[in-house]
Amino acid sequence: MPVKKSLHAKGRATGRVTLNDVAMAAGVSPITVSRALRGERAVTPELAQRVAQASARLGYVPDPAARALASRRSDHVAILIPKLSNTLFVDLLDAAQQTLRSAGFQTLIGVTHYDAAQEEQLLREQLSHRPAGLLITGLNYGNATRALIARSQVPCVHLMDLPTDTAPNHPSHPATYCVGFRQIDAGAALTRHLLAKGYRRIAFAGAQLDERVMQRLYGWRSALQHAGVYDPTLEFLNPASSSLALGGVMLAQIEGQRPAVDAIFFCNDDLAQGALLAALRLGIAVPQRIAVAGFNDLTGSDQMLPSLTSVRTPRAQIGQAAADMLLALIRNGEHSPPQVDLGFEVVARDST
Amino acid sequence: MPVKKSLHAKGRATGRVTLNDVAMAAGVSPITVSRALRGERAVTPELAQRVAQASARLGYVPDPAARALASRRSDHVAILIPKLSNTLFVDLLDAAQQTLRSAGFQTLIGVTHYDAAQEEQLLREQLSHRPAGLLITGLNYGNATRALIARSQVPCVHLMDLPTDTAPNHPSHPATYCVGFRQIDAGAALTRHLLAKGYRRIAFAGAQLDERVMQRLYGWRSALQHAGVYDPTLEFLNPASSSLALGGVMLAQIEGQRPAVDAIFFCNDDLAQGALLAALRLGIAVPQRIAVAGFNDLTGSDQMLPSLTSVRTPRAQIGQAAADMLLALIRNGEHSPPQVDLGFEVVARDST
DNA sequence: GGCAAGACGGATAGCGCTATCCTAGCGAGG
DNA sequence: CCTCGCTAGGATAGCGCTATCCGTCTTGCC
Repeated sequence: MPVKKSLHAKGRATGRVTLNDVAMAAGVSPITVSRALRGERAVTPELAQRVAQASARLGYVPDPAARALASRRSDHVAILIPKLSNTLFVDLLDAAQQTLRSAGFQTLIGVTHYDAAQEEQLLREQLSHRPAGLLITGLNYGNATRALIARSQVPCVHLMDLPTDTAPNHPSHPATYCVGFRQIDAGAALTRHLLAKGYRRIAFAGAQLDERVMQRLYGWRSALQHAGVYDPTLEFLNPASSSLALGGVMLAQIEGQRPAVDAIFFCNDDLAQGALLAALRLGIAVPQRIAVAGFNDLTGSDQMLPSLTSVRTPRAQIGQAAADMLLALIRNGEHSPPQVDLGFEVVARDST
Repeated sequence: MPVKKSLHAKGRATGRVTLNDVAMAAGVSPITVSRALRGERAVTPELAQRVAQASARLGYVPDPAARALASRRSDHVAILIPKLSNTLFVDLLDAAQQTLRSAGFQTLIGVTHYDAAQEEQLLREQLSHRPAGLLITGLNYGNATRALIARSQVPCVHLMDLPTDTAPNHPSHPATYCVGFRQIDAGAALTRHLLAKGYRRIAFAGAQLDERVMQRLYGWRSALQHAGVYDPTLEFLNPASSSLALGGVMLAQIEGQRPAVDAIFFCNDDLAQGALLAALRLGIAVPQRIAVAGFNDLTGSDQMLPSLTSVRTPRAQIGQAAADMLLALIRNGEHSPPQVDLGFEVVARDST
């Protein structure tokens, strides 16, 4: 008898209800159960129903490990983000995770801490799990990482930014799939808002200095150059992590060193909120004495005093759209367009 | 020849370097490689070294799926948290995830959204992955969830709170492992701080109303009762989610309805920060007109104007300690003590 | 010296599922 | 009428690893 019972006594039987149990209960072969449950190949409706009933009655739950081993792909999707301490990435994670889960995928998180070596190490670990797909923040990372991804053949979607060159993908190379918006354009747009408000000596205050911050910086530069008021000495870049406290420090620093500055573009809302609070403490009038703008429109920016001008970025939508794109890639092997621009919106409030 | 090549052409070979490849390269049997790599059973040092070298040379990476299938336990640890939008839980997740990863475990996240049915559903999905362990926030959840956990036999550690009854565990029942602090004591301690500062009409403003908020409420009650100034009409409970905006709303509400209130204990810093910002906008002097205290000492509370009195809770330590405890449970089947109290600290600042 | 009790390597047999090939049945087309 | 092509169920053979049982070779000890 080829189909053995899993009810037998000895051996390593786990007590789990297996495909075999369902097959016996339904009076069909195991492979038919597999096919019926997955809808993989046509199965006579009558058999399919018998299988469904038996499965439900026995409370069958497929074993992901066995499935992964046999099919060489798992129901895991790996997501790599730089930090969990930044709401931005958590919002991405939250949205992506939710979308993926409802499609039956489990999310494996990897936190790179902005470190290329860690990123590579993490990716290696996660790829050993044969993930069905990969979500990764940003477009620029170590070459080793890039090579790993390409070699692994795992569908991959990049989050948050879009490639700057609009050159079409080589047909020979697989497309770079990404969902986000143009950080550089957003940086320029916010700067133009400041210019439109009449500010001319606009400083840029950046921390962390990851690729996205740099893109915003370039946007700021180009807008100022375009307006003919670019002053390279008004770039204040600090490689430390963003925090409210650092925002306050940078405000004080800029105030002290360059009193003529009339507006500051902080690279994110953490810094900008910290600057607003510091301004309150120090008695610096915002926006009269100096205007403050942030980026990402995080929680609380609308509650600040004065409320903070920022750029609203569709984080949750990006997470969800990226997950949807990845699902399409997993199922169909492609998705078009390969790049989705979800835009951004300058939110003008009282701080400018 | 029992050991087949994985270099052969046809079939389903994945191209992956397998245990067999390492075994052939090292000139030993596959099972010896398995044992040498896992350190599971004694292997002659010389053989072990040959295996290690061959493994390194070929770049062997074990397949978690095969391992899980054969051993009936995976390298996954599931963690259930209520929300990702709350830094509190993200801090737990971050710390736990990091600790688990360095021990070779992957973290599966589940977000329950404070919903018992979702929690049960999630747990069921995650248990089908045969996780090696389980981290879950809180102690009170649906009976179905509790039963699932008990039945699954998966080691489980509870986060954030400790059981109130100090009765010893029944020897017949497995211990309830948990890492956290007594929310009720923390609520009482913060209330006593307010009493010590001379406030007498102390309101409690709570949102979300999960088990931890309720425990803090009970702590507030008992401290006020003890001092003989308990007034049940000063409990303001709102089942909505916490947010800065809601904090402002609740401040205005309490101010309007009960002008005699001289201090408010907000159940968390989100609300309290929102209240401080609203106070600035509305021109309510804090702490002169009304004192404000929060809970959890989240980012920014020390930056507020005035800086916010809060209770510092060891979130990262809880996440890490819980992960360590879980690792011990996975490895040894037990950990003592089963309950770890990491305490808390009232941080008195300018808002009280 | 003999013998029980380890220590250590290996053969065997799956874990629970799916990829792949095979076969029977059946309608269409020449 | 016979082949061709298609459909749908099943048999077979692993996926890559570890649990389990076995056998050999030490080692300790009376």
